[in-house]
Amino acid sequence: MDETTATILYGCKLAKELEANLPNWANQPQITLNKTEEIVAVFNNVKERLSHHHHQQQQQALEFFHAAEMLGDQRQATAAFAVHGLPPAQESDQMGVSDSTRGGGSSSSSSQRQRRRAGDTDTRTVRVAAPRMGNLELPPEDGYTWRKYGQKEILGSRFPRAYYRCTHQKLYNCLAKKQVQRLDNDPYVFEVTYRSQHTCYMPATAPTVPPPLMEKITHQTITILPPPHLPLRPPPTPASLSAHWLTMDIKPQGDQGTSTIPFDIQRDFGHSTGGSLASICNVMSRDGGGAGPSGVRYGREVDYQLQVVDMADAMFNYSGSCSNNSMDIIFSSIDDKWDSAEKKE
DNA sequence: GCGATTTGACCAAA
DNA sequence: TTTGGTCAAATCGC
Repeated sequence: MDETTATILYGCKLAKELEANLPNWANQPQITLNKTEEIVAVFNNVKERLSHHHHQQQQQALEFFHAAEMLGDQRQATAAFAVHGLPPAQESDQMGVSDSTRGGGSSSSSSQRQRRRAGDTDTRTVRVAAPRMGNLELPPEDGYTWRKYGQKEILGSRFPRAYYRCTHQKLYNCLAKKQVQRLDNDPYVFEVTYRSQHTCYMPATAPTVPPPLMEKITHQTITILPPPHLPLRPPPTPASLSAHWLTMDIKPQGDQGTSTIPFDIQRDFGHSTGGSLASICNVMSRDGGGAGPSGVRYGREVDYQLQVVDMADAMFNYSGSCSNNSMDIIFSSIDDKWDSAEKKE
């Protein structure tokens, strides 16, 4: 992949060169055309390399899943998807259902069987990707208001499990509860187990949009993961795409302080390669951006509309991806660049 | 002052 | 007996 990175940087160099010489080549369209074609060829090459690498990682995840499955380790098998991602068809077929009422196939990340209190009948488990920026300790938002009533270290888990009940438990006798736990092998993923239905869904207290889609799903485990290097940014406007993208300098990792490459890969490529609106909305809401109806959760404003879009988009639009590839190295540095650029605005 | 969070203690399922 | 789930007093923050 170092070679891929080098190719990207070379493409950036060519682009910078083109930009610098645009005034000189204004009357020489043939030269401009040649240079443009060269740049396109370089990035097409990068695209092919990356899609090949992506395919390899998906194969690895599939093989890992089968190996774990043969050993009877459902948790490890499931983790394979959290770490590597899989095509949606395989994902839904092979790990979409985790019936918590069976007991043995616990959705818990703990190796212990999940205990259930008497009367626990309606449980749903959802995996939700945490934002890769900001406070990781915050549980994923789902449009309801929850009150934390406990937290416990779970045997075999690196992270404690948090217990929440509906804020309106007393007022409306709402018995809804949820447990939130980060996965051992992927701290960026929360496993959220919901118990009982909300009975507090009334105009006075309810979110301004219907309950999240997951409320309709019972006894199932759903994995909601964003592409690992997706653009955690608002989608670029046509204007922003056409203007200044060449002049934004980035510093390739491992080569700090030397040459700067004038290219915003994430903004111009990331969103067009399967970027998820979900994560965009996720960040927008956490950053306080975006508009629309809001509610209050733990004293903070929550944009329910974005939350629902978030969930729906993650469930139905995301086509699976890989993680931990070397593109992260590239994008992480660009993330910083983008952040600082946004702050200046 | 009120509501939310934290955390040690207790209950109960496996 | 172990350990997940819940309670409730103390604490915190608005």
